[in-house]
Amino acid sequence: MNSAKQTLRRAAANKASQALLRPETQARIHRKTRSAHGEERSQDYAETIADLIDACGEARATDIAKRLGVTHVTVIKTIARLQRDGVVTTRPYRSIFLTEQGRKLAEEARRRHAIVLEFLIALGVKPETAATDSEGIEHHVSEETLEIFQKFIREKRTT
Amino acid sequence: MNSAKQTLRRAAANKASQALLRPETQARIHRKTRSAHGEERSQDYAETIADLIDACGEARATDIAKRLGVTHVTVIKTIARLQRDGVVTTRPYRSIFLTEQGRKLAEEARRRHAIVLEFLIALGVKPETAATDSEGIEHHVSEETLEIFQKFIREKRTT
DNA sequence: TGCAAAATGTAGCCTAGGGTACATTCGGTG
DNA sequence: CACCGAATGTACCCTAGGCTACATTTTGCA
Repeated sequence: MNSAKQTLRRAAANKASQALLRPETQARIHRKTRSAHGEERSQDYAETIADLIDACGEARATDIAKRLGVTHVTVIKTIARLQRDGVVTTRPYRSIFLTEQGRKLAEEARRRHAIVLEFLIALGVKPETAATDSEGIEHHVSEETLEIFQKFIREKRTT
Repeated sequence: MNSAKQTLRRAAANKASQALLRPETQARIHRKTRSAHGEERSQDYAETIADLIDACGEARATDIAKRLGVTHVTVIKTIARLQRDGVVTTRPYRSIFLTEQGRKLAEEARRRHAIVLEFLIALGVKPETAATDSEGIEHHVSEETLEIFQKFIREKRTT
């Protein structure tokens, strides 16, 4: 690249800087999105475990595996990580329990999930589609947006 | 676990089966959500590369790194994967170009991103929050939901 | 009660995606 | 035109989260 090309590039960058977000801003957003990923599995597991305990009285690795669509080996390894992180407790060949922290995580996940699902349905999305979409969306919605979703649901109800 | 306990568990499972999704259904949803993850990076990179080319005339690893909030090493490795997958082309010590497939990916990503962002703002979410939320959400919204988002935006405009 | 099936666990492999430390190449300027 | 700083690339390490194959333990039922 020669000097003229370099200068051109810089000029273009300056001209376009209004349209594009500042690099640092965009970097912050992406970092936030990435960090949300790490918590997704924990929340999904906590939610699934809570559901199984409510429905079956206990949460077994096999049942979790069936519900999440992975093998039992993946579940066992993830459960080990969750135990390390204080989300669940378990003993060899025994079923899985949520810690207090895990129960909070599950409650929070359920709450977010329910709001997003209900919002999408209230908006007119088919329940089956809403079920799929809400699963992916729930982990990326801020508290502010969640409140606006709730407001929308309430207004729709009274209509 | 004894027989009675097992029977109880099964009974509970049967009773609760109306409330909970069928395991296979939930598994399908989770598999879909997981597979969306794999495509997230490709779309984010394609979108960022397209933005940089439009703004600066070229996309360099350093600039991508700055925008995504990762080190240049991560970018270089990801670019290698994207080249393998036919999304970008690049030569040693040269900047990065989108293939036809990459351009389509970028266009699609921009389109989804713009719709989700505009939708959230139309709904009343603060632009800064909407910017963060839309980054996470865009990859998990079905075409059906996207269309409903667009309809909402149009209706809001005419009001 | 003992045995077979189901559940759980272990070993080892893979990819993606993040990092640091260091090597190499490029490019603009003195 | 040589040199220095910036950009790019390489080597190696880590975690998460998938998998298969095989080992071990539990559990229900004949």
